[in-house]
Amino acid sequence: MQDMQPSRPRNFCDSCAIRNRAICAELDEREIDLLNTIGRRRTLAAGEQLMWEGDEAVLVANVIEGVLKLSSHSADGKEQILGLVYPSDFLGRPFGETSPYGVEALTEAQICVFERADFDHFAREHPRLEHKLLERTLGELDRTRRWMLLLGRMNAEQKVASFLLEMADRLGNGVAGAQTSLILPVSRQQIADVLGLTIETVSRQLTRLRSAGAIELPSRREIILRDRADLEQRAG
Amino acid sequence: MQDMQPSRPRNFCDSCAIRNRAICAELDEREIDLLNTIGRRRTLAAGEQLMWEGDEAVLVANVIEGVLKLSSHSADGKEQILGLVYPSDFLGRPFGETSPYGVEALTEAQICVFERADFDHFAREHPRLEHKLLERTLGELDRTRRWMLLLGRMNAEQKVASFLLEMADRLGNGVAGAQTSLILPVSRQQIADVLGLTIETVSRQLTRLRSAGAIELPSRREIILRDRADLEQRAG
DNA sequence: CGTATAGTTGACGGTTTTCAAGCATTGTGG
DNA sequence: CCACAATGCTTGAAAACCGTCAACTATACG
Repeated sequence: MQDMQPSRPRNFCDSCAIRNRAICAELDEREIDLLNTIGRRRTLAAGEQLMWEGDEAVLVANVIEGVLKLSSHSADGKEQILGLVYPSDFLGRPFGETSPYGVEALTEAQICVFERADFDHFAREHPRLEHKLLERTLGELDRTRRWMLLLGRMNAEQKVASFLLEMADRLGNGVAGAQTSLILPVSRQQIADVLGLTIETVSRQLTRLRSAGAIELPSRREIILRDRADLEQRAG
Repeated sequence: MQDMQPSRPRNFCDSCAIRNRAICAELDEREIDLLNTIGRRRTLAAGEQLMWEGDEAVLVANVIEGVLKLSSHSADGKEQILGLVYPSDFLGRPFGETSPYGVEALTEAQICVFERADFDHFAREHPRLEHKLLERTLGELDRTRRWMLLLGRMNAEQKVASFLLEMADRLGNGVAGAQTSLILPVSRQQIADVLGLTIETVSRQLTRLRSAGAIELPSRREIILRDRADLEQRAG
């Protein structure tokens, strides 16, 4: 070693895959260092639950890798998935008492977690971070409202076609143009819970799309979009 | 006049009904004065459209009085109301290019409007305002997600009962305890568009609730909640 | 290899939509 | 002031769509 300064891997952020896309983008070195002291990395196994609906909201996080779901249950026990969370998305409820939804990892996932109290405090002292968080929250609100249109006014075919297109979009992170072949991070049951349908209806719609030549289903978790225009047509 | 200082009604904010509830709460006098120079009051007639879905997002506003709707249309023309906006709520899409939904006044309404560019600029320079906006946006996101559960997993009876309870809550602004008698700001068609139902289904459900003694319907726009516990039961 | 789990397919039934008619309230012009 | 149209709402009958229940198939896993 020629440089006698301790060759410190200064912090996790420097090598972070989402350093420039998450809310920490635009923080300067000093701020990043500070943020590093209150955050830590954590790996979640597929299926691991990070928060429970109604629990005290003790932590928030950035998603580095993997896909997680936010979900809530109706009185009679049916699940509704409120949103899927992808790399660079923010997770949790800052400035709030309880978590209005449960959070579960769908795939193995890596996240960067903060105690909510620490994060809230840091955010209030760093307006650039708060601004990023605001922009992200506004975007998430737009996306959620678009999903309301789907839940309220679309039929099963439109829902399934929309789901496939959105999934292709979001899995092809950053890469220009969406994927044409996707590995689903979700089971049929979970697709149903996202779309407000039953597993049987989802299955039937997928079969119909396959018969119509719009998609191929090489295996349970893999889908190839063969005719995107047709899917867009069906999505309405 | 004993005080020779010009007795100026310094700005609209001083006498504003929502001064302490909207995002402008916690701004100091100097900031409020500044905000006043870029904002103006505007009255909307019932039925007046303030923004159109997909249009350039040129303005944002605080709602002072009245109720407005945010809505979007599916490809085949069906409307879905994405949210109702009440006094002290914030309206519009800051930091965005286009408005993802249309905005229409349901009742006569009074709002405090800003050019979006002016507001964005002001917000970035006043972190306290941005913080308030962030808290409000996070709350709105929570509320929207709860609505997703309703759209995706509830049947017609649960939807209508939930709607009545929420409406009673939100119309009794601030007053401890919700209203027991409400004047609906919406038509049957609009209730249907909020709940993702048809007008006929809404009508039938209201008739059923009346027959069951849970509500009374003295006139088209008036509803009396006679048995709140029963409604809560039905809402699931 | 056998069992457990996930997904598919079929038959049936229920809830909601669709289509149609009628009623009630509001507003307008004679 | 009343007739009459326009609008909004209610009610009924039929149909469509999706959910439920059940059996079956394919894949994963020990």
